[in-house]
Amino acid sequence: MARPIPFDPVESFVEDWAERGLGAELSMAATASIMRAQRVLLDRNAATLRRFGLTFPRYEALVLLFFQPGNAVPMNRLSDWLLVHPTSVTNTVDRLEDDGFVRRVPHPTDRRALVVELTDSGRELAGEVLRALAGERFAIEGLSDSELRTLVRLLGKVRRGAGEFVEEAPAAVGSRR
Amino acid sequence: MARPIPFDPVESFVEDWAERGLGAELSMAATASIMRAQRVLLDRNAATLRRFGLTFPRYEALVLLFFQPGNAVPMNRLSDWLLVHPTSVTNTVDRLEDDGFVRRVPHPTDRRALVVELTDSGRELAGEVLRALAGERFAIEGLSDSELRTLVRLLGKVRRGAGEFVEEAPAAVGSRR
DNA sequence: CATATCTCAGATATACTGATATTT
DNA sequence: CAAATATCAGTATATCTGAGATAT
Repeated sequence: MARPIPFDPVESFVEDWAERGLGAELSMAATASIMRAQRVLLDRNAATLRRFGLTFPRYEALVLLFFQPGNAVPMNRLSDWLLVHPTSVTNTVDRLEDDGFVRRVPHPTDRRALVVELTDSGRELAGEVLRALAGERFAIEGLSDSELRTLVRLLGKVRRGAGEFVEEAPAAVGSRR
Repeated sequence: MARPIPFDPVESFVEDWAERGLGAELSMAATASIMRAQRVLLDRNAATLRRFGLTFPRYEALVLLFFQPGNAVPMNRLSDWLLVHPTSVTNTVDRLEDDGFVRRVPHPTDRRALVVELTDSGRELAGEVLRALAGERFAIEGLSDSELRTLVRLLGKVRRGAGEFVEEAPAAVGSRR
């Protein structure tokens, strides 16, 4: 494991940035914090993913399918929701299919499209990986439940502000498609 | 740009996760939030990085050097601080050096080691990219200053808890080495 | 006919493993 | 001699661009 930095890099960056009067310090601090936190958590959880033979992109695809009703999603939704290029989805799904964790099935109404769905073994794998990561609390330590709730709420605002998702239409209850 | 997801994926995941009673819901929600926020912000800021001919790893290396006293860091510190493999640092620095943004100089006391330092053109580039990103507030929207401060503080706890950094020794004031 | 969906071929970037030369 | 530092060769993965086949 990498040696820790002997000071908080984000704090240090932002002090310097603010001294130069370049503006948007808080946005800069928030972005840097998110980027660094992602990197560290990925690093700390990488060994667990490896034990299951998964890279992070493959893990993300599996998890998205795992939590989807019917464990199935059209290819183009995978691309939109994972924010990766369509050819990357083709590649990722190819490899997951080679390992027997997903399969492509025809789209019920659009003959151009394909739906990716988890196989039994893919569902099992996703569950195992998630349990293993949860057992280590995803390498999150030192925050109270209340702090975690606040963190999740604020990151929700960041994600919504950046256009990751839009609220569900309030009318159609239960329709998530 | 990708079509937005019609619901909040993190909220949806966590509800499902909690129903199954698998534990560590809040850690799972926080981790998923961080991962997704990183992905979206990267996506939203990618066009700006591209305008300057930078990929994200190269941008990260430049920014680290930009905010470092003397704009110089030993190779092995770059590896530790960016959480990437030493051979990846060699590769990244090779390319930045090809473009004239950094140069390798001998370490003053350790003849095995090399120090990477920004060139004038590298310092200029880093400043321009940061100003451009700041002009768009790094794609962060919809949070008050107070919320941003809270977010930064909580992500600082996450990063510290995951071992990204350790506090500066309280004795040696001003010594950041 | 314009658009959407998916795939392929080819190119580039990233990052790992394992090995090596040099220095501490 | 053991450990640290940086690099190289080779490989795997991921991602993009541009083109093309099929369907809407």
